[in-house]
Amino acid sequence: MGRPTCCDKVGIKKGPWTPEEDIILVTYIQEHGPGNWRSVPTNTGLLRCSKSCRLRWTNYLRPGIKRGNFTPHEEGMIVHLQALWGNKWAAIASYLPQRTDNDIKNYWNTHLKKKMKKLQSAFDSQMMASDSTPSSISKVQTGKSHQNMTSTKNPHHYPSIYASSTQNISRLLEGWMISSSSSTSQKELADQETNKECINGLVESVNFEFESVLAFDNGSWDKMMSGDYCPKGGYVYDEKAKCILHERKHQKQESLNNPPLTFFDRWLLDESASQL
DNA sequence: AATCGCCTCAACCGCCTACCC
DNA sequence: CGGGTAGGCGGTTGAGGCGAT
Repeated sequence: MGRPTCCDKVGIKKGPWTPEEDIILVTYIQEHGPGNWRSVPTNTGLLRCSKSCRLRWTNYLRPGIKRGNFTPHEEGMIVHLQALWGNKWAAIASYLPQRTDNDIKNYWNTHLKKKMKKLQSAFDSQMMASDSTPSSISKVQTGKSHQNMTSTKNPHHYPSIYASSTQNISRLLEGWMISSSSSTSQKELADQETNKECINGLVESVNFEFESVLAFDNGSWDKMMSGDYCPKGGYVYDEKAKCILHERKHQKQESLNNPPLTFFDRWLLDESASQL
C-alpha cells in the first residue's frame, strides 16, 4: 500500500485546463519563474498536481512555442534524429527549441510513423517484385530502436548508424523510382508522383541534415538553421548554402587528417561518459 | 440531419533517476 | 546508506473535431 502520488491525492482536478487556470499559472510563473513545481499548487490555489502544472507550462503556456504546421525541414530533423536516437523525444526536442517533446511525439505518432511505414512497405513490395536485394538492407526505424546506441564505448561509432539510416531512406526512394515506372493506371501514377515529391523533399532534407549534423559545430549549425528552405521540400542552394557546403567539405577534409570533436561528438561523448 | 469512424493532440499514467534528509 | 519525494520522460488514453456515408 504505497503512499499516493501527488496526482492521486483527493481534491486534485484532472482534465482540460480552463483559461482561468492558465492565467493563474502564467501569472505565478511570471512572478516566480518556472521551477519548484511542488509549491505551485499551494501558492496559486490551483487544484492541480505539480506534475500537471509543469506539463501545462512546458507543453502549452511556455513562451516561444510553435504549434502545428511542421515544416519539411522540421520533419527531416525529427526523422533523422529519431532514426539516430529512437524515441528520445526530449533529446530530439532540444534541437527544435520551438517545439515541445510532446508535440514532436504526437507528430511522429500521427504523421511521420505512417509516412515511414508507407515508404517501408513500398520498398518491401518493390524488393519482393525484383527479388534482387541483399537481405542485409535494414529497415527504416519506426519505433524503439537505437536507444542503446549511446552506451557504446566508442562515441565515434555513430556515423555508421547514421549512414545506414540515410542510405535506407535513399534506397527506399530508389525503390520508389523503380516501382513508379512499372505502375499501371493514370491515377496510380499521379498518386505516386505526389508521394515522390513529398518523399524527395523529406529525403533531401534528411540527407542534408544527416551530413550537416555530423560535420557542423555550433556556429555552422546556427548558420544552417537560418538558411532558406524551399516549401516544396529541400533547400534552396543559394550562396549562403554553397558557402556552408564549402565549409563542410573543408571540415570533412580536415577531419580526415585530424578528426575534431564536433558538436555531436562532444554531446555523445558526454552521454557515454555519464553512463559509465 | 444524424450517425459513424477516423484522426489529432492535450493530458494523464507509470516508471526511472536525482536529490534531499 | 537507505528511504522518500520531486522532477523528467516516454507511452498511452480519450475527448473533441471533422469528413464520409
